[in-house]
Amino acid sequence: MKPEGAFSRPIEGGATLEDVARAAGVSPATVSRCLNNPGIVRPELKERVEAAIRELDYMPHGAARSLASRRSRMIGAVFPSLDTELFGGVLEALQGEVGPAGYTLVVASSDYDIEREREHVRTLLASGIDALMLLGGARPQEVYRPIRRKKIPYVLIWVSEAEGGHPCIGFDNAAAGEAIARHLLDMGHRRIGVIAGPLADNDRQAGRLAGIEAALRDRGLALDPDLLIERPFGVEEGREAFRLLMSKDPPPTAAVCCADPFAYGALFESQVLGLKVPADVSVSGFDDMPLSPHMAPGLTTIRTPRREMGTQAGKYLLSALAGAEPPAPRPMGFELVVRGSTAPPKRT
Amino acid sequence: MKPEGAFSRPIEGGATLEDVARAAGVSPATVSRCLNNPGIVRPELKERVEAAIRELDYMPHGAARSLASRRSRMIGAVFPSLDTELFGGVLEALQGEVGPAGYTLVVASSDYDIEREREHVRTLLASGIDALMLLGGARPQEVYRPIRRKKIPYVLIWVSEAEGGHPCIGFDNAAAGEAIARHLLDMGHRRIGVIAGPLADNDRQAGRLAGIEAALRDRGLALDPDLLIERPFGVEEGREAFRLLMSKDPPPTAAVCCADPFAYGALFESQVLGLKVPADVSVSGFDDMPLSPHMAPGLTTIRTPRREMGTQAGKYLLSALAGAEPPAPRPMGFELVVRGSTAPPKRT
DNA sequence: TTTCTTTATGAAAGCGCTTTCAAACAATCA
DNA sequence: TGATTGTTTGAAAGCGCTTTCATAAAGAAA
Repeated sequence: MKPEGAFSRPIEGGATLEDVARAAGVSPATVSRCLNNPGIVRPELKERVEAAIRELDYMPHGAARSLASRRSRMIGAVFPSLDTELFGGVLEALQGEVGPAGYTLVVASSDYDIEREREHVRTLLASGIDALMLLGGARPQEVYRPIRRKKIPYVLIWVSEAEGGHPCIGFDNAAAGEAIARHLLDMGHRRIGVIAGPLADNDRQAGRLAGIEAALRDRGLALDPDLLIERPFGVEEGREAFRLLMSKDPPPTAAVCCADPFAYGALFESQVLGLKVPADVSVSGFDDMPLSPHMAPGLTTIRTPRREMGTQAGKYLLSALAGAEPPAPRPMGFELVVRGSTAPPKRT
Repeated sequence: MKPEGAFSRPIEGGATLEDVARAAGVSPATVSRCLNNPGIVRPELKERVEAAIRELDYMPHGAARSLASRRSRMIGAVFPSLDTELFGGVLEALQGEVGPAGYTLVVASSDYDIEREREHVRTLLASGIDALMLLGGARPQEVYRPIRRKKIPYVLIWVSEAEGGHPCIGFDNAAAGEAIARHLLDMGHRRIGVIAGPLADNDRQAGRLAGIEAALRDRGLALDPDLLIERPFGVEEGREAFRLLMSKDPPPTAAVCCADPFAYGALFESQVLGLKVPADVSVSGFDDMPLSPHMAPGLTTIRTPRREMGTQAGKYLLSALAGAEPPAPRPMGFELVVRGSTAPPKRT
């Protein structure tokens, strides 16, 4: 038996829409309309309802809304990692875009593990997200099946295109790799070392490397396999890779790092090794993270449109959710930022 | 009219529990039990149900589950910022703890804005989270009202206690501030400058500062108000604050930074100013972020138990969700990490 | 064998909301 | 004035699942 007639203020565990309707003397349907489509309710009624809502401190029940409306107002996002400024900004920008539209973010970190990502996608899908953002395009196509089956909009960021023709919001990693390599080549470097993150299951790193190789090929050069060091992301790993690179005979005249933290490591290690950057060796990074302009010397790097990707991904998903035909996202730009860490190689 | 009898495989928009029940020849209740309490179902039936689930690629409908069971299996977390390695690790650790228990994370960033935080709390509450993690204890008590009303477990991290007696998982910021200040005092520093983040609405920064002042007071000293620089968090801000500090007459012999990025800025700026650290001036940080050991000189700082806080917060919420009486979390430790950036002041 | 437990299952009643659908008016047009 | 169109509102039927509750089946006890 329900507590009838009793007007005890604090309704156990929160008022329901029905409580509000009763308090305002209208039907539940009208209250619902006030919440979802206020325009069609007579102002007088609307006010009564709003007063009741305030009075009871009514808070809609998300699950009930989702079940009835078939929309959860939640957007899922899976990142390779969250423990980095690299992706954190994207998350913030994404929230900044979809939050005001009434969407909440459900996030997960896959720790760069494709299998874990797949699980997270399933979990998020089960929790009822209305749209999904993934990072990069390196994953088995089966991952997309349940997404498509649910018919929810999704988008890949950080890449400009992905196998399978999925919608992407990002820049061309290969072109960016080419740009940085060309910058070094134009200055006269011929023997170039590369420090890259894990290449398997990471089309961003693989793309950057491919771009570098393409630029070399363009000049009739090839990347010496001995000068390609693959390491997990990290400053310490960058130091170690740089040391290794400089121990080669002859050492490269430039170390191209496919992620800024590697370059930070290289810069720090160069001091230990007694090498002057850029006089003895040039160092370049990738992504222009917050510390890059402050390093001594300033780090030459590629500025990637991180927050912009979050914002655009948000806009894209929002418009798709609104039923609009997705406006075919176009590749975004990047920018070569030349600072003090690169210079022509020493004359020999 | 429902599609009857038709055994067309791909059920529009995903199979429902009823579809599974029909396919397995059992009642919906039994399927539900297989999902939530497999122990009480006869193995033979369970297998049939599991086969049907696999066959239909059934995925439970989160909202329906939530509505019926009154649990959403979602945990909310509001951070001051996500665009930093400082909090990212906490998020990852939290996920690592609650994810395996079947919980999904709904996150939001308040951008260090107390009002925005309050809104996010309401939004998360409305979206039905089962538990909530907040950071710090500086907020109006009213924020807790809707949380308490919903009767969901919550916890504050990054602080060891908060006004209002809310459960906290963290360390004593004041004690940490005291520790770093004492380290400098013990080495003979008497004129100490402080670079702090915004103090309003930030009990972590305020606590650290209070600790520093307490340590000074202990030695019969006081913090010269002129040597306290308050700035938004950032490397650039650290540079600027350090420059300002060193322009005082006489300049402090040590710059205590209440966040590592400030210290990075100070270290970089010291080179520009032609000051040797620690010979001319000592610099200390706070939090031991990833770059701190790599700086030249290595940064003396306080190591805070970041990931540990995420893990413990997860454990705490999980046990509270399991109905256990919360095991009264005790303050966590921190560690003074002495590296090259601090040394006794020059003899005068 | 009968009776009392114990265990496994199904029927059915919601969970709190949205959304047709139809009814009730009000306004507009011949 | 009567017919027509438009605008608001309420009644009621779910959304897909969980969870009593009652029933049936299977042991245990007598």
